[in-house]
Amino acid sequence: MDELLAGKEPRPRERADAARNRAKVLDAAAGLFASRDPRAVTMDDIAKAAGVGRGTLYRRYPDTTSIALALLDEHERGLQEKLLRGEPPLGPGAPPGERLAAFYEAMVDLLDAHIDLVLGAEAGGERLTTGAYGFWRAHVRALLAEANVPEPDVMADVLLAPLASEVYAHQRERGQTSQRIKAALRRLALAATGEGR
Amino acid sequence: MDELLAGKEPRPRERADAARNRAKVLDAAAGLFASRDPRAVTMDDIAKAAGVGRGTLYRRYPDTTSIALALLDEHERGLQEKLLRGEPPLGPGAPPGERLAAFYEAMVDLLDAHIDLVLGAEAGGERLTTGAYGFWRAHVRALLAEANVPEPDVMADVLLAPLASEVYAHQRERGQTSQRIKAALRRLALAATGEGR
DNA sequence: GGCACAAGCGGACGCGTTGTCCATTTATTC
DNA sequence: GAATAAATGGACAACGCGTCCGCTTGTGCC
Repeated sequence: MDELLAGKEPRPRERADAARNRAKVLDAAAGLFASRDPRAVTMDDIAKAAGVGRGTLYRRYPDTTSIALALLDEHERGLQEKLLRGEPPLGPGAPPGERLAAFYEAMVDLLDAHIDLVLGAEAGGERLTTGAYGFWRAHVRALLAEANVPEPDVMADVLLAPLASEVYAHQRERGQTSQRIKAALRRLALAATGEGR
Repeated sequence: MDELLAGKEPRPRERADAARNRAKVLDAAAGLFASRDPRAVTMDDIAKAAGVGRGTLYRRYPDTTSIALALLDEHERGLQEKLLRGEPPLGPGAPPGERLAAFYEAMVDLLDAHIDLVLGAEAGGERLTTGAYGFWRAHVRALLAEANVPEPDVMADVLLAPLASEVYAHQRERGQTSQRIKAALRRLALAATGEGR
């Protein structure tokens, strides 16, 4: 209980060489994820590319998924910020269906920009237990509740499912454009919230 | 071109011991998938449990996914038959929204009954390239087209996404009942086809 | 019934990935 | 610059994969 009040430096600050290596690792990993099938990147690959030993890598990250997640994190934070405090329709102020549609559109843009990282991050199929996923679910759930949709808890997971990276990647591979996907998701958002008409 | 007309026995019929082993393998695999995390079952496990060698296993199945798929196949065939030629609302005759809702309900029942197999079958995240998935997509696409939904190709994948085994398993783990999930999906089906009202 | 031959079998092998462990090196503090 | 703690990196054991090939067993024919 005391620790909470104690101070601002619970951990004694990162050592200079450690910080340098963290940067090297993230840098090398970003390159690897972008340059080949992100699901095939191994811990050894990253260690070699970063010029550090396996042990050093495992000290910080338990697996490749968590590295992709770390890289993804900053991009997701930007969107999360906009959802909480940005301008409508992404931020508060617009009707829930419109906000949901805007969220879909932003997520598709995010998938497009970082599909390699998202694929790498979901390699284990553990997306649903991620902190980020929890955020998205809470957001969608709140919008659904605001629109008086029944079973918002179930519906939130349902409406997030199409954003799974495999689904999106598969659609793109089959020739769909992000435009068409966005259009379909917008219609879904409006229909699900009863704003269809 | 001739082979098509040639005869009924392109392959010389399966040997007795081979058939016996196939049965042993499928039997043992079903037990394993049911009794532990299906994603953690290995080819070695199945070989040991079935009392056959690794080579024997690989002769027929390239990986655990295909074994789970083989087990799942007969269950899926039943539903596919009903969709094509069964009574409404599952079969032809009912309005598309109702048929989609009925399809959702049947799929949830199928997930409930064989969640272990479905999890085992999707272990690689290759669900979307499966023959079965192609069938579901074609079915949903046809219903959407019938309801004059725009972008039926995109929408079909979108509306199938919530049926991913991980999503369903995750919802059940979070305390949702199949009842509530069915109810939410029914509403989604009606909303997406414009039969909401 | 016995024989020849193809089909089927199974375990050993080589490979690549994982995660851990610890002797050594390096940064920080006084 | 000495003392201490943190960080490093590569060796190691365990594991799963997929293949290969000498041996066994079923099947069709005489």
